[in-house]
This record gives sequence, structure tokens and C-alpha cells, in this order.
Amino acid sequence: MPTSLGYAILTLVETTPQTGYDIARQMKPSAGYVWQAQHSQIYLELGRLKKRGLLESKRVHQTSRPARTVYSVTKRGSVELAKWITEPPQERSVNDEIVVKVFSFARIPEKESAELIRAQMRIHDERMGNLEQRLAALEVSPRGRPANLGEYAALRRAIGVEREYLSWCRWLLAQIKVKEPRQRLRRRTPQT
Amino acid sequence: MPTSLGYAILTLVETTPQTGYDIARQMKPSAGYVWQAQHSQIYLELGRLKKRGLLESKRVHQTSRPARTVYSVTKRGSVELAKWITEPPQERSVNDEIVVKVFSFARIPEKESAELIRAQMRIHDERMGNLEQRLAALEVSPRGRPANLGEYAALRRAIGVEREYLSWCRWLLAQIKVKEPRQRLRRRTPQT
DNA sequence: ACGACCATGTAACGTGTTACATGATTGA
DNA sequence: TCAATCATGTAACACGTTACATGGTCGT
Repeated sequence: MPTSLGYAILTLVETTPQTGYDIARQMKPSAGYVWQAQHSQIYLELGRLKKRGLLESKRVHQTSRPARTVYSVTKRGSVELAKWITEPPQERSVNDEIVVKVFSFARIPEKESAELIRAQMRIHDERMGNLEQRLAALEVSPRGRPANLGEYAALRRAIGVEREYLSWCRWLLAQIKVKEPRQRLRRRTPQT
Repeated sequence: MPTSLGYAILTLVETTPQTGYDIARQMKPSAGYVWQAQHSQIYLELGRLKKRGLLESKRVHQTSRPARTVYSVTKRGSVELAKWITEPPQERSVNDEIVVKVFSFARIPEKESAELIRAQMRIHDERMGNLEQRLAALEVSPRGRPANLGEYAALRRAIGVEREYLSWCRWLLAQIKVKEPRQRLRRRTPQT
């Protein structure tokens, strides 16, 4: 049976038959909100899915552009995907370096730790802005409710993740700034 | 230079010299809130860190229990760690199977999709409860503010992640339930 | 001229998971 | 007696990242 990436590819291709390049754009790390992967991984997985008969491909020739290999889901692929969807998802461990770094913040100057967090906020602010634009684009569809609830849900999830991260960063910055004056007031208290 | 896991280990061992087993308990998948890893990975990494002179170990013999190999951070290890902390963290792609599954929810019966989400909520409710208990335990330290801001921050982050996830699940359930009646009211509207 | 985009692939390496392997003690 | 906890390790495999490889078109 396919890997998680394999199912993610099947999902996108079922919605719209498309090429590896198209998939890679939607899964581009730092931009993708359904699944993230590099093109190198995607082309290999497309090959495996085709070999297993879950995808089929048609070569489309173009003038003044390289030929495209357009994939679409076979009946078997569609059935496999439907079976997989209802199975309980694998829990992924979300290891984030920033948490490890923050764990030892007491050991570095306040200026450096604050700057580290501010840099993170800049990156994630931008990503959130991007995602919100896509959400706005989806919401103009008829009657406010988007045609594809799944895509809407994926976007809301991605935005929620970013919002939560940014709010944690803000809280952290406040903590870092508060720390110093407090310590000064209590300087004589021995450290246990 | 060590891997992210290596630095995570150095971080924990610097706070308290301890064994691979102790580290494995704190990093236990689904329970760890700083970094998650299996014991098999940890023992290998401990070996590498020792070989590079970032950790040193002392064997402690016990009665009626296997001997413990207690690791502590060397001066070199401490310096390496301090250097690493201020470097910008690697952005990790957070691929979550559940988002892929939700993307195709329109293709399965409402009952099944709702149950899938409810199962997820049970799992994450429990994890959040666990984390909140640990937070409460930390907060009893002198003056409400915990001795180790880093640990406190890591916990708050983990709890925030769970809270956000659960809130998304609740929203999703509401959407799934609302979908059917709405469609009935507008049944004659053609799908674009 | 130069960078970005279209378009597809392979190879080497590094990280993470699962399973194998062992064995005593403690509590239900 | 049975499961859990203490305690450490190895081996095979699966997954993901980085780099290598190629080459035309379009806009500035």
C-alpha cells in the first residue's frame, strides 16, 4: 500500500488530473497547506503509484514548452483512496527545533533570544498572510460556502496553526522582557 | 555537528545528568513536549555525542536493578549547545494525514467522517489533559513564575497546539452537520 | 544578459520507525 | 501468573532532503 505522500498525491490528482510539476507547486515546502514535499520525492512516488495501477498517465505535447505527463486516478486508485480515508490517521510527532532552543533561553542574552523569536514571527507572519489571501479567494465562491469543504478546512487548519504559533511567540517575548526587572527586584533570593 | 535530536538530548542532559532511559521517557512519542523520539534512536545518538566528546558517561551500579549509564554534558558540549541555540531554527514541514483525509470528506458518508474526527478529539483531549496537569505542577513553584521559563514555554506551546487542533475539530464537526440541511434547501442550484 | 519559470528525473545521504534481543523486579 | 517498569542495545527498512542533471522560453 502507498505511503502518506502517495495518498496525498492521489487526493490532489483525483480532484484535478495534473502533472508532477503541478503537484510539486501545491506541495512546495513552506507554501503547501495540504501536504508538503519536494519534487524529487513526488516524481518517484508518481512512478510507484503508476506501477501499482492506482494512477495512469497521458503525455501531452506542447509547442515551445516541455511535454507534460498528466496523471489521473484509476478506478482501483479511487477505491484504495476511499478505503484509506476512513482509517484512523497516523499521529505524527511534531518536533520543532524552536522549542528546544527556547528551553535553554535562560543561558543566552535576552537580546539574542528576543531577536530569534522576532525572526520567527516575520517568517510565519508572511506565511499566514499568504494563506489568508488564499482563503479570501476561496470564500468568494457562491453563497460564501466554498465548493470544496475539504480544501477550505485544510486552509483554516494551516492558518490556525500559524495563528497559534504567532500568539505563542508574542507571549514569549513578553515573558523575556518581564524577566529582567523581576530578577532585579528579587536579586537576593537564592536559586534552588 | 549533531542532529536536532542530538541538541535536544544535550539540552535535557544539561538541565539534569541522566540516562538514556530517562531521556526516552521524556521524549516518549505522544507524551513528550520538547522533542519526541524512540529509545532506539536515543541510544545511538548518545553514542555519537559521546564519541564527539560532547557528553561523558558514568556507570552507576544498583542492587536489584540493571546498571545505569548516566550521561552529563562536557564543557565542549555546553559550548556547542550555546552556539547552536542562537542559530535560526530549521523550519519543519508539518505533514498531517488528517488534513489529507478531510480534504476528501465529501466522498464518504457523514457518519464516518464525523466519527473519525471524534476519535481524534478523544486522543488529543487526553493528551491536552496530561499536559495541563504538568503545567499545573510547574506553576506551584515559588511566586507563580516557574524556575525554568524554557520548560514552561515548551509546555504552553504543546498545550496551545492541542487547543488549536481541538478547536479546528469542533469547527469541522459543525460544518459536517450543517452541510446536509443546507444542501437540501438549495438542492436545485447547479454545481459549478 | 540574467533570473525565473516550465518540466522531469536520478543518486547519495541522513533521519526515523519497527522489530529483534535480553532479562530481572515489582505490583495486581 | 501476568503485565508493567527498569535498562540497554542492534538491524533492516522506510521516508525525506540535498544535490546533481538537463534544457527551452519569457520578461526585464
